[in-house]
Amino acid sequence: MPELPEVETIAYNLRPALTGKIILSSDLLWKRTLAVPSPRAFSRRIRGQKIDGVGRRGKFLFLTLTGYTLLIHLRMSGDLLAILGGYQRARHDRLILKLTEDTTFVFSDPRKFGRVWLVSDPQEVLGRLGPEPLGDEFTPDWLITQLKSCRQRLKPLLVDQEFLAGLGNIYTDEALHASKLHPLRKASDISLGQAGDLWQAIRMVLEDGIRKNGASIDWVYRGGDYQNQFRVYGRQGQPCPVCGNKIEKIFVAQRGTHFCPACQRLEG
DNA sequence: AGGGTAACCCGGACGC
DNA sequence: TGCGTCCGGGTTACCC
Repeated sequence: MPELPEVETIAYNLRPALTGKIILSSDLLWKRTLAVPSPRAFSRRIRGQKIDGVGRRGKFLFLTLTGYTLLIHLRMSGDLLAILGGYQRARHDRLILKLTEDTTFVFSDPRKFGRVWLVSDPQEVLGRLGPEPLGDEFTPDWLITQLKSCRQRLKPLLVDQEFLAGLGNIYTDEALHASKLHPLRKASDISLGQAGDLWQAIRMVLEDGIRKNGASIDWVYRGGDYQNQFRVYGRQGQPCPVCGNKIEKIFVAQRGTHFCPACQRLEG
């Protein structure tokens, strides 16, 4: 659920608060959250580090520290909070970084899906990611070339972060519908024109999502409104907003996949 | 290489 | 209302 738009917004909201030095880190409340040997090792490494900047790559958020990079993946239920003033530990707080006496940085995650890494080189975590869908590298020409050389079906390919970094289940379904492409179409079979449509649709759904503050269906991200704009996602059995045919739901590579069988034909 | 499956996790939705 | 079951997001591991 938490995808690109939330990441952008959260990073923006955090920026003003992230000026302190880390003077204390709590033990992790949930050890599996952290991809380091132990909470103690984590505390030892991170204490005293200074936050030099914040950023995002794909679905990963990161804090650039003095000697490490702290990477955070919110997955679907994670949330980042910069708490000013008194901090009271809440039920789902998984990682707590006290920055100053009255600034606390909290990674909260009710469903424990999120992950945190503390590494010397961010490439250890980010190194295999594909290009940014809103970046300069992602061009229609790039997409066409890649699709031609790929034998996968469109849906699994588009959610593969090593192919393109940032699309999740929701935006992929929406982009395929907007470009009238069936999720099971073989990537190498699609035409030049269709690839161009897909390129445009990917950019459109992401920009639209960012504009609407994200697609979160949960209570997690307060204010996300893209969930009210879905044309196919979660709308199985309801009419397609384009043609009125019933939206179908199938499973592709274990992901619920929503599409309009009339707009998105497997042939042609 | 690509496809299929299980596992991780738990709040909430749903059925009885 | 209360209890049990299922769902779903992203990713990795492991199988064929």
